[in-house]
Amino acid sequence: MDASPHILIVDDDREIRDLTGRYLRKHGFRVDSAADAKAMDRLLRDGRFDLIVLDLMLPGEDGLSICRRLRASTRIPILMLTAVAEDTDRIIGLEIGADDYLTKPFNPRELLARIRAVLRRAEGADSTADPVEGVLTFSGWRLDPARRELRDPQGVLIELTAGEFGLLMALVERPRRVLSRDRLLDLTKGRDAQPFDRSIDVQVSRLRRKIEPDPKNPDMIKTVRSGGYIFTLPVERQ
Amino acid sequence: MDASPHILIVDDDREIRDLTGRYLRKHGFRVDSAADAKAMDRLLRDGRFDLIVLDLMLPGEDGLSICRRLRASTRIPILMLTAVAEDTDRIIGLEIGADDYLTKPFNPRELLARIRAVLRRAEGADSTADPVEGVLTFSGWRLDPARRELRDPQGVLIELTAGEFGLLMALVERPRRVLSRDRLLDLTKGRDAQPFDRSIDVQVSRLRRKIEPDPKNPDMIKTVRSGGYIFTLPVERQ
DNA sequence: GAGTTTTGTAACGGAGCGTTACAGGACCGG
DNA sequence: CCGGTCCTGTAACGCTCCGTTACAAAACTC
Repeated sequence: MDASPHILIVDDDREIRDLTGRYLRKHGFRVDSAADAKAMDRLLRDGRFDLIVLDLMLPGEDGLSICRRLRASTRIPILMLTAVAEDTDRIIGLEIGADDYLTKPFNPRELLARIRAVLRRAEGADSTADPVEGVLTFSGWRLDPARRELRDPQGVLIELTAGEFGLLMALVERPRRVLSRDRLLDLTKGRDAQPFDRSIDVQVSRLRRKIEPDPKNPDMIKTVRSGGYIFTLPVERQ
Repeated sequence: MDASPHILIVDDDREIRDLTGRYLRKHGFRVDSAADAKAMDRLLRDGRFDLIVLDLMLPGEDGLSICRRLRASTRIPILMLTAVAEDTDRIIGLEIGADDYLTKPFNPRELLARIRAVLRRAEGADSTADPVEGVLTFSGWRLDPARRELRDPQGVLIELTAGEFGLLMALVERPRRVLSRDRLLDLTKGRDAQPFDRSIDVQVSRLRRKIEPDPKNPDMIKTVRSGGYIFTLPVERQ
């Protein structure tokens, strides 16, 4: 569900990691950061990233070497940062395969712009959000993510609020699996549960009222006691 | 079919136009130049260009606005020129789609190098030389970026203000995905949201009033609560 | 069946949103 | 430079949505 591009910042300056990270997150990116090559390698093993922002000057293995090494094994876009505006650095960086280059100190807006430009170039289309995939159907119902519409088997439009729609999407995209309240919160709101958080329960209740023939005896969205909720119908994607 | 790349220089400084033009011609480019937006538009209508060198500071419509406007209708590479004294924030030219920028005064050799670099990059992305990208259509509507016109399915011209047109372009170029207010602000104005910024909401409202059959129940531009807006119809490019 | 845990849902209130009104700014013709 | 017109950002009001709370019902334990 979360299709926002994932950026990895590699810089030994903590302030840059924090400030830049916050700025990019504010603009819809997911961000992780590493202070050196080792930490970077660890993150790369675990996660998938769409772009790496790489400082040239690093303790231990330096940015150029990292860049060369990354290029040997992957095509993941790299945006180099350097403290000095030296043409030679830039040329070397670009020759080694960096996709763009920015000198410190930089304007965060410019970094954002260049990241978007590189991603655009890398994928042809701006991937800041992949277009939603096709319609989902289950026993006659049609759930259309693009139009954000739900229609019952008679083709009647069922009005759902954004929250209800998001919850239903989360369930229908993972049918016949128990989803914990925690997971559902993460999928729908991208946040963790607070103590005594009942918001998912309440949303499920509201959703059932709109889509279940008999909300007291739910058929599509069943409760799994101390487990969560499960969408029981088989789902087809078109 | 002349193979040498065709450059358009847009700068109000005659000396820059002449000297730079001569220099680029000497190095195998075809060059035309314009002193302002109007002259530029005239040239773009007649000829095909492979790249535009665009001064930021212009009489009348400024470079930033021109850049945004061009990007709304074409992918032709743009290299921005900025005076050194100018506010660094204005570098956001990149954000609205310039491919590179250069600060004045510049070394013609560097301009040449950057032009070549941008053209090299652009070559992969096919029809960049086409000054005008096609019309966008969705369920009978025609949105023409070149003429900056919107026509409804009956062919009736719908008058849109610049802001409304820009917003609609931003949405229609990225159909079927949720765009945050922040992103829409970036795309249309190239600026960050201020706290309590409601300008996108108001513009959406004004746009809906003009294009939605029932603005109270919008069909094309839907709201995603605490998410942003989504253009729901499939879009075709011609 | 009593006690405990878990879930359903009504109700309240804060937050998000649509819309209007208004004012400052850009543009234009004189 | 002035006055008018159009455009657009801000403020304000009212509506809807949804998180929280509270309590009742259901499920489970012993």
